[in-house]
Amino acid sequence: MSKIKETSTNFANKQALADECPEVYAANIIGGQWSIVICSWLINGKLRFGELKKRLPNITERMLTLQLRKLEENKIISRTIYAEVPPKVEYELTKIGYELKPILKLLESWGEKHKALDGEKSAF
Amino acid sequence: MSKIKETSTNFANKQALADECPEVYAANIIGGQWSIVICSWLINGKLRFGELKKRLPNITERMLTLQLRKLEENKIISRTIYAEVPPKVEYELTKIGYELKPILKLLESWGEKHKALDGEKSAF
DNA sequence: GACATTACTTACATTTTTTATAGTACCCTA
DNA sequence: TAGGGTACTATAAAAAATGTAAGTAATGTC
Repeated sequence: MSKIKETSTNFANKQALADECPEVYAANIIGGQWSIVICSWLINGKLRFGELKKRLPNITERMLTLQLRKLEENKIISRTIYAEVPPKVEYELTKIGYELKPILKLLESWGEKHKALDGEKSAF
Repeated sequence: MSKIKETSTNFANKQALADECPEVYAANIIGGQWSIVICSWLINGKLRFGELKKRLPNITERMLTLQLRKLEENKIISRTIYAEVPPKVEYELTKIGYELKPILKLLESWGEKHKALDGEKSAF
């Protein structure tokens, strides 16, 4: 996360690929370590920061914040702040965010199928 | 790439998520910088190492090798070596690899739609 | 015998992502 | 006035992914 170095080869490569290849562009957007799980949870409706945190047991607050910010920047989720104390912030998928649903479904069933295929080894 | 450290928190987190979340498991498998483009090319039929390289203009041979190895380990592609000189190696999607097709399609159209939505800013 | 071809490998450097740890602000309650 | 709850931020360090540059093996051609 954090800022990417716009002079790096890596940046240039990502740009180039994303430019000519919408599926790579899409993958860049939803491809953080936690993005997909976050979206999966939000598909069922909005959640508060703390609620998300509870559902993502091992995530650090920093990571959760970073991923949410990235998703927000990319307009996958919206952030609503309630002027209360203690603070309350809700996250919800945007329209285009909700449109990830079929992709998540497919990924899920493909994943299950693949997992069944090679039960013994890990995915990394 | 390279070997992942099995004692790291990162490894544990990935494991845990992949275990309970098939879509994350799937994303881990197809989620390298170049994996998706490679699969996109191979969807149209098998290709040799050098042919892939030509189609992925800025990829280094090292990266291509690494990604192909990872895909092969995960049984997304198969590797056929011809006992010739100079060497000839062909890569082809496996059955489960070909089943990524609908996912790639959806990612592609979602990507296009998203890109149209926010034309001005980059995706990173 | 030098050179080209192909599909790699190796050592090393840099960049990017993820984790760890410790704060902050605000108000309410005890 | 101390402590609790919520949603963060700052800084540093570790880990992972990617890139750079050079080399290898085997054979055929010049």
